Amino acid sequence: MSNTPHLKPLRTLCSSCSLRELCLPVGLNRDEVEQLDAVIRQSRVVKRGEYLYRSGEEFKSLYAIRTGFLKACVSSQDGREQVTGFYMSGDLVGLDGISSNHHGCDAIALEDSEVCELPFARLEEIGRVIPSLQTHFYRLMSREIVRDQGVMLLLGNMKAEERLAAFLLNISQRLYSRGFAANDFVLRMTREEIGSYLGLKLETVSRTLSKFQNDGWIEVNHKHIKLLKPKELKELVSGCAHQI
Amino acid sequence: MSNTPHLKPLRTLCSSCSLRELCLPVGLNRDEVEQLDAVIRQSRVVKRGEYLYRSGEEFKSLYAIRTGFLKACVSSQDGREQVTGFYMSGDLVGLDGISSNHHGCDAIALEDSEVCELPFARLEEIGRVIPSLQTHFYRLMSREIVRDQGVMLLLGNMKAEERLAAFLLNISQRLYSRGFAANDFVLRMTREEIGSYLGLKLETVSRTLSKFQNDGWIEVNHKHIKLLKPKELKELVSGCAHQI
DNA sequence: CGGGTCTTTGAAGATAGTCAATTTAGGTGG
DNA sequence: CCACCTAAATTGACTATCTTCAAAGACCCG
Repeated sequence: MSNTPHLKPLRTLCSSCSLRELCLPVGLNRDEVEQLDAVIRQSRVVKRGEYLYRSGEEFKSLYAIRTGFLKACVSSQDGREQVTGFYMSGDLVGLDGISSNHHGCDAIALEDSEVCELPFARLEEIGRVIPSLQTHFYRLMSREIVRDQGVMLLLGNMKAEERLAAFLLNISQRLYSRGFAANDFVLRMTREEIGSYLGLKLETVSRTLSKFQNDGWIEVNHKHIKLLKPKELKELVSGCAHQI
Repeated sequence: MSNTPHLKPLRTLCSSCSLRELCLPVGLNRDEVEQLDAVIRQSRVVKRGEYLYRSGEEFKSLYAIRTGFLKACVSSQDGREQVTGFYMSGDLVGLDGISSNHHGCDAIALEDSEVCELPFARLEEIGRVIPSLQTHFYRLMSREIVRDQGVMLLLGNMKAEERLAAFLLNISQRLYSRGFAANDFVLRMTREEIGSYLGLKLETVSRTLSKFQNDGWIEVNHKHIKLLKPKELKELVSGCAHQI
């Protein structure tokens, strides 16, 4: 789509990235961000449907998402698939690969995406030199653990309607914090992928969305969702200690 | 129970700890373990039913479990409780607190336990000095993420029997790797706590255990469990990519 | 514009949850 | 050390929720 030809592949820099306040550079000063710039190997484009990495592949790098939307999923031998997360700009993916030096899940683009490759070994090195980066990185890993615990609460305790309400609010809040409209957005994933993430069948997801629409809480136009009564959705999930 | 009076509280050292090969010191040389020893503030006893920490409390330390058994759980405002994990000797708890400087869940002893307190700030410091400790620590955090993903797969995709089989095998394997019998053990948690962890009601847990017993796969005597046909249990959960 | 994917909706069926009654175990205190 | 008492576990009957199976309709990309 771009009309701007360029001779070299575009070099992406944290220091000039609009995601500075969301992504890894949070809390770093100018010098530190420049050191971080030196770590980024390159930015990489992943087309819709393509794998960023596959389960079992050797783990070398984390990826910071610049633009686009990805899902992570673990697949079982007999074909069952569990979506473990959806990731958007500013999110960091691949943290599960550190433990065994092999990726533990697949990462698949749900729309054309661009990611920054961060070789983990280099990240470790500069973490030792920039304590604030290291601290921030520990926090990011811990945040992933907290997020997963929230999903466990959702999967273990909540009914279909509560799960879907929590899901919609979570997407809404994340888009909002990235400067998009909170109550009017387009889902990038299928009903089946939502269902997999929420531990529901796609028919249940569809039915529940229809019910919310009939109640006047949301407006559904295929993947285009409008939250008409976010407050009611929040009340539905309230009682759950953590949002996902 | 101890007949050995001592004037000072017992100082516990990694270098003389029988859990060296399971716990944080994995892969460290003698010098490095001694540096780690200097970090441990003290060992602390948590009686059955007591809290090691509570959700919302300020996060200062991680805890390595020396002896005993704990559960971690997130509680919701309306009283719903989700057990997010069971922890035994050599396990590290509290990782979820790093992200916000506040503990995100409760940690409660299911039997009298002894833990080593590891002030996180000091752990960060020596991580910068001992790269292998830092790498190992990243791995531990990542392992927690992988574990949580396994639980998500379990909660999202598996039926009651599969969940319980996976649970029994997980406990079995973890006890085995600590030198205990794999097929003959005592559960430290109630049916309700198992159910909370697995996203099932306690009655379902009880019924499913009874069914396994009727099938001759296990022998149940209250909390005492014998696995008679672990192979059949494994076949039941096979197809799931990751054990929890 | 057309084929395949995605979605919606209905009806029937299965799994797990709820409610309830009984039994058992294990800790506490005398 | 024993007896009591409370908490935990088992089991049954019924119900709710979600899944499964099925068919039809809508969209979107090439």
